[in-house]
Amino acid sequence: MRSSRQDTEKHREAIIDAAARLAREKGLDAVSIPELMAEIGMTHGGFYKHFASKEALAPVAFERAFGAVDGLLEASATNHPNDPTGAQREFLATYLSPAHRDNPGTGCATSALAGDVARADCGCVAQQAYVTGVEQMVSELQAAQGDTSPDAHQQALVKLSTMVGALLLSRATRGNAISDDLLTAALGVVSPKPE
Amino acid sequence: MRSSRQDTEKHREAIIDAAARLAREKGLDAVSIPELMAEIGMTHGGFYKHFASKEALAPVAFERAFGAVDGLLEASATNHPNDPTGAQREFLATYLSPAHRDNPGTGCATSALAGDVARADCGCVAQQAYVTGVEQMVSELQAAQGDTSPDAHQQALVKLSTMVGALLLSRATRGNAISDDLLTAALGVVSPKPE
DNA sequence: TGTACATCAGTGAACGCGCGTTCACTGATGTAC
DNA sequence: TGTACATCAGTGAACGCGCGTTCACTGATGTAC
Repeated sequence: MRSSRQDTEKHREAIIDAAARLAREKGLDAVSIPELMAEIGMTHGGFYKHFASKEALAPVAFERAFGAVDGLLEASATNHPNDPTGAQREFLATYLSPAHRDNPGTGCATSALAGDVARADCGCVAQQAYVTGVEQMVSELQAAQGDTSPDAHQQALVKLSTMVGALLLSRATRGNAISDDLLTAALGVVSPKPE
Repeated sequence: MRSSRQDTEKHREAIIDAAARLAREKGLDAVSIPELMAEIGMTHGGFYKHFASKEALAPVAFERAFGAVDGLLEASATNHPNDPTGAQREFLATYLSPAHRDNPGTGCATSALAGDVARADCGCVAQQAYVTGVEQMVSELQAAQGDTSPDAHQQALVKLSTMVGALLLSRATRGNAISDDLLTAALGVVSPKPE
């Protein structure tokens, strides 16, 4: 029954990946250990060979979940070499798309976990992981726009708020006309205009 | 043991009020029937004399929760008679305040419940109640700004997205410097400027 | 207005259930010689 | 390289617990006369 060291490490990574996805889809509280382990084809008992408790998993899974938006940013940059404005425009169009709305499990953690972390204990490790992720995203948005303006930081904060708010409201109103309208309206404001 | 008709109605209202508050604070899923009934000084069994199930309570509690933002709007209007711009400015300052951030239980339901409804089944009664509330809030924001512009609706959608995103992110990052910054930055953008 | 009776809001024990976690066990893996 | 043994990742039964919901019961309320 014992797994090799590399298999053990693969299993640990699979647990984190599944938790990062399910946390964004359903919320970590709504994911049971049996369900999580079944997701990777194992039984619940083995979980505790990797993590001391469900609580200890949360910050690790959250950190993993924040990798998704980095992937989006990198893909946009790759598709638009030497064209930061075009890259930013693509990133925002992807972020505020129906596809992103309908697939929270593989999408931005800042949006998907905001409601949960807003209710978490202030200062807990899960919140710390979240705050780090948000600060990184603000930095990336700030770097992506012209750094010239002195209030570039404030602009980045507002842009992130608009993106997160529009995506969350669009998810919450899914199936209604207003859901698409929220995405379109937000995209029109945050996306850089052609000159 | 039997209550009078008016007491029964008071109890029902108390259940809805408590549920509307606790749903915004902790999420309805995280509130148990025993906890909810204890909140109004009763035992859990009596709950089922008022509602068929916990699920049936959700849309009623959500509808009640949406009343809070109407209260905010009315208070601002009363404080600034014949001055819609001043009223709007006060409303936004209250909405994007640390006090609102720190008291979700008595605050805006659109923000407090967005994360939960985003994960709810599409088309369920709870979502229907939420969508109605969001549409009302958009109408009110649209009416509050100058109706002149043809894209007033889009502006209202973006304004709501920014408000909800900033408040949620501010709650999720509570205790960190960025939490206040998010509120301030958003207020600077959405609040009408003095000429 | 009084009286007799039916109604039913609220109580709290009990139900089946799934949760997070523990633990004795298994047997392949890793190590010491 | 082979062999003997220790290690430990994963299994699955079992634990105590709190959940949503049910139900027999209580006794004040509402109603019929």
